[in-house]
Amino acid sequence: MNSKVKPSILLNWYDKNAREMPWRIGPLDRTSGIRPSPYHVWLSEIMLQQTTVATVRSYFIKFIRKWPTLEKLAQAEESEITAAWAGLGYYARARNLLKCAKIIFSEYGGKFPSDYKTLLKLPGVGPYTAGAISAIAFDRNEVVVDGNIERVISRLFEIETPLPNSKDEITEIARGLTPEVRPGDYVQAMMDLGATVCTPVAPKCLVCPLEQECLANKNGSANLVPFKLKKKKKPTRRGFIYIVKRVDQAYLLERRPAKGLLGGMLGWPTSEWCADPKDKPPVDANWQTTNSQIRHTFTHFHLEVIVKFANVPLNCQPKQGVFLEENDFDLTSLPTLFQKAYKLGYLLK
DNA sequence: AACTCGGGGAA
DNA sequence: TTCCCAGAGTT
Repeated sequence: MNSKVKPSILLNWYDKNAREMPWRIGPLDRTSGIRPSPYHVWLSEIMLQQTTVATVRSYFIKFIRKWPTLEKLAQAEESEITAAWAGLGYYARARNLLKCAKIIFSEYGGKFPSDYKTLLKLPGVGPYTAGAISAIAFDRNEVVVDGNIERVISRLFEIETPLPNSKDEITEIARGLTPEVRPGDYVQAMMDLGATVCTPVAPKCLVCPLEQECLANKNGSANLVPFKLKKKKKPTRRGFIYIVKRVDQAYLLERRPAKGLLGGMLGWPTSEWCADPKDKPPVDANWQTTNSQIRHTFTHFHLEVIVKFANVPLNCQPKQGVFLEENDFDLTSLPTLFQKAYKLGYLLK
């Protein structure tokens, strides 16, 4: 095992090349004793799960503007949080965010736990996030392995086992690499290195601070490692989305079930999404449609949707859903799929 | 262990 | 198109 990787090399690189982020205390401020807010670290880490920094930035700012403290967030309605989360995806994160905030107050006196095992019990906090919060917010020496660090370590040690099978091996190596000094900056340095230098495609080995220590670079395999198991192909499902507009400009919307796809989110009524869906509109009306359809890709299937539109009278009584006035709801509070549907449905009005 | 769960940017 | 992104929860 290559234990020659000196933390100081990486930390020196980080001191000069750290990315700036709204939730981060940079290396200079950190050295002068400024500590990051655990609330900010936690919120950013939840948002960053499988989500890019570029995407998260504006959502993070929106959230801390709306809920400046953990206490404010804990007192929010779930519908407010899901509305603000709309478009970010993986909506269980939004529901767990509120659950977690409430638990911090009911179980931990409103103060974030600092140790890994306690953090791991919180909803939405898994092995990565528990380690990241403990290391970054509290400067604890914890093992942190995200997608960036997986790639960096895979190349440093030229691991030939494909991901995700090599996950345990990588975690054990990471355990040996984590330093006693500045563990929080160390993990952020590894992630920044993976994001800006040790990139998935065309890694910039010539400017890498670990060039001399990296086995893959030495053997010219940096652009091949890590190997990955093939992902299975996504099937295609079809369905209908129904946009109902009442004469007073109100729209028919439904709160989706708390579990499952787009769980807890507000959206237009839909049919089932399957290979051969039935066209089952939520109300009887004169339905308009077009030949064009929406294509939208979820994590594990493609969706092809036909959008239908209807105007209905004031006395319309749908079996499900509620009418919300146009001024009372915000298109941006809907998941992306439903925003797309609205844009197509708008043409039918 | 395998499956579920979003959406966007880059190549 | 495919891959990847500061992964976690459920079955």
